[in-house]
Amino acid sequence: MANVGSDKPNIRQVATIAGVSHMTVSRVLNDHPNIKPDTKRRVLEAIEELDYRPNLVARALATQRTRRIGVIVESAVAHGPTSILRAVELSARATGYSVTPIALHEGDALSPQEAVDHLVTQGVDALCVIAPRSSSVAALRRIAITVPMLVVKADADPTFLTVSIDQHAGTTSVVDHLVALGHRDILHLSGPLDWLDARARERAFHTRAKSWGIRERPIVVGDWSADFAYDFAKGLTRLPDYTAIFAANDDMAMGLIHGLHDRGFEVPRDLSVVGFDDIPLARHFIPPLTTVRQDFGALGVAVVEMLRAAIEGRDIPALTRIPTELVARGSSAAPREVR
Amino acid sequence: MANVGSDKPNIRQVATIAGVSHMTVSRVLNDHPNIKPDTKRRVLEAIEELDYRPNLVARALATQRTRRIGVIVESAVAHGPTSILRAVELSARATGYSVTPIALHEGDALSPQEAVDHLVTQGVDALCVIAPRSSSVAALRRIAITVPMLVVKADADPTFLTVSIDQHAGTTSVVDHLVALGHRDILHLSGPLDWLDARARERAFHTRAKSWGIRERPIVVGDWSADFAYDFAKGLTRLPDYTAIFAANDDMAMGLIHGLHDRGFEVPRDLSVVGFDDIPLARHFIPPLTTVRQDFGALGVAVVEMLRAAIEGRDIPALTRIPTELVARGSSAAPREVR
DNA sequence: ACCCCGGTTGTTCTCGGTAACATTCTCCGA
DNA sequence: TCGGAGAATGTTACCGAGAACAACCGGGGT
Repeated sequence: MANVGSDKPNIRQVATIAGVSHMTVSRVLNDHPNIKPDTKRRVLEAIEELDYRPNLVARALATQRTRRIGVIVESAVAHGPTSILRAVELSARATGYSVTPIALHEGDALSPQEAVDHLVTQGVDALCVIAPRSSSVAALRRIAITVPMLVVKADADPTFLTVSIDQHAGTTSVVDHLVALGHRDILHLSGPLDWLDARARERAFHTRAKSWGIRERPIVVGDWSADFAYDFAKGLTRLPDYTAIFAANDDMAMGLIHGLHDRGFEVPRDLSVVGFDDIPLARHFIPPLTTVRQDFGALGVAVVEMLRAAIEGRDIPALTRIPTELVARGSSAAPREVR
Repeated sequence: MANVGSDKPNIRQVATIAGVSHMTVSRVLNDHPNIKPDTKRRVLEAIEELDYRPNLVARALATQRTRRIGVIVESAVAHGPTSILRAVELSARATGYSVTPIALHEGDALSPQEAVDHLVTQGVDALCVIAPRSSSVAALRRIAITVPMLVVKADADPTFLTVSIDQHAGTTSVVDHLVALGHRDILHLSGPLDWLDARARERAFHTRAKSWGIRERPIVVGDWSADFAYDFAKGLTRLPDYTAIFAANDDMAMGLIHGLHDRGFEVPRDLSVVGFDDIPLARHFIPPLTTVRQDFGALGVAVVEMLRAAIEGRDIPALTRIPTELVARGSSAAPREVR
């Protein structure tokens, strides 16, 4: 613990103090077998004495591994992507990896190609893409990439590793919930269909609605924003035929509730509203929002596990599908006809 | 653009193709003066031909500079810290830096000391701490650190570089707004006073309230969460003497509105509520929330600028104070006595 | 013609680790 | 007692860049 004033110690200084060669120190650091316990002890003492930390940059140069994962986040403002990024960071750190995020801002000049280039130039060992648009995925598909790439998306993909939130199950649970309450005519307010998550929720919605035999009704395509949903709800000329709206995220659900309120309709008396995400504020909407909770922590773990397997050449675990959970709150109730 | 099948090219391969030494290539890469235009052209052509990218890890080892900034984020769930992180990442990237974030989860075993250790071991050139608690700052103050460290906090600090959101001006504008509406008795629902931002807002609130000569009233200390504010509001036994509540963030403001609603009080008729942050959903609270907007983009730019100056040994710009803007919406109105 | 000087380019070393191969011990069986 | 296998450790090369210094080049002054 001394080493005041001197520069950062390196492996050879440690070796000198321990009276061994620097390779022996390296072996101790990397837990190689066949080190005499006594030698190992002396090395560890020298490390302690100098408060030595291995230089990860030098190690990265020698091993050609940075132990860093590049994460491309689209729409870094949204709750989901942000939570996923944090979960990935946490889980990466727990296994000795670190994370370099890069945000693809909407309307920004940065293309997926450039983002990948940037991160590969940084030397990341693997890439993780969160919440992408299908156009981005198409662009990524065309890039000849030298590192493992994982996309967090609903469906498996032959080109990439994938981990997915079970959008299908989540959406199904929403439809089932509404049908159980007595709804037979439901509007889906989707996200932009260019987004894979929006598309997955929309497809699952149709599938489940059809299997219940309820009215086929065109969806409304939103842009994830509360503003859009507000304008839509505010613009309703009369109480619609449908009795419930399933919004593809909580922001839009919030905008709906607000717009319906301003239009003079009350949720859930006149219309039920359900969201997707379970943002922390969902409980405190007026009324509290029925929504779907996703286990981002589990997702982060799965992402890192799969990427590590790919990086380290181990067997790659099968596609992981993260479960969801319906959280029923006050914004959904029996439809007006039924009561 | 050939180079199919071969490994990543290095600087010497470029040199060979260009018919020069690797140092000449290095000089071209780093824009050294005194390179013959013709030589430079040949080198650039070779770079193009091989699609060569410098290996940043090797460069970092040679220069002892990683061009990476470590960012420690407390409370990575909140809107503010998340936005700041993204702004810092964006601004860093624009100047050739990248970012390694690390989240200090509440109740997590990770101490500020360990976070710093982790990042320093990663080899970052500088550290940025976002939204810290005073206990964390105290801990950081005790750490002998070898890289520049910047803390995003309200007040200048002799130990660290600082960039700050002008909490004082923001809070003042809230008080002025409420006073202008006619309020003379305002409750402040603060964040945990261990948090510097909470403390700054609380102090500014008291100062401004006193300068207006309005009633001195004990504040209520919350925990940033909507849940806490909800419980507080729900637990009111009668309409209180104060006519407005200034919540230290939008989440708590939302919880207040919800709790007051469930308690049978209406905002802003019975009570005005003002928040702080201007989260995207603030517009869509019922009623829409009066709050304070902060320019996170400018903050990110200032952070990176200051850290680069410190890293590269340039003059360090003076303390930057990022302005705020009051956004008046429906949750604040004239008090009941006045109308 | 010689020297000097600055512009230009090359050689060698270094950064701090790991990989590959070499060497020295040690213990055991022939 | 010696050989040999495997354990333990050392030596050297290498990862891919930049820094420091050396060398070469051509033109102007004397």
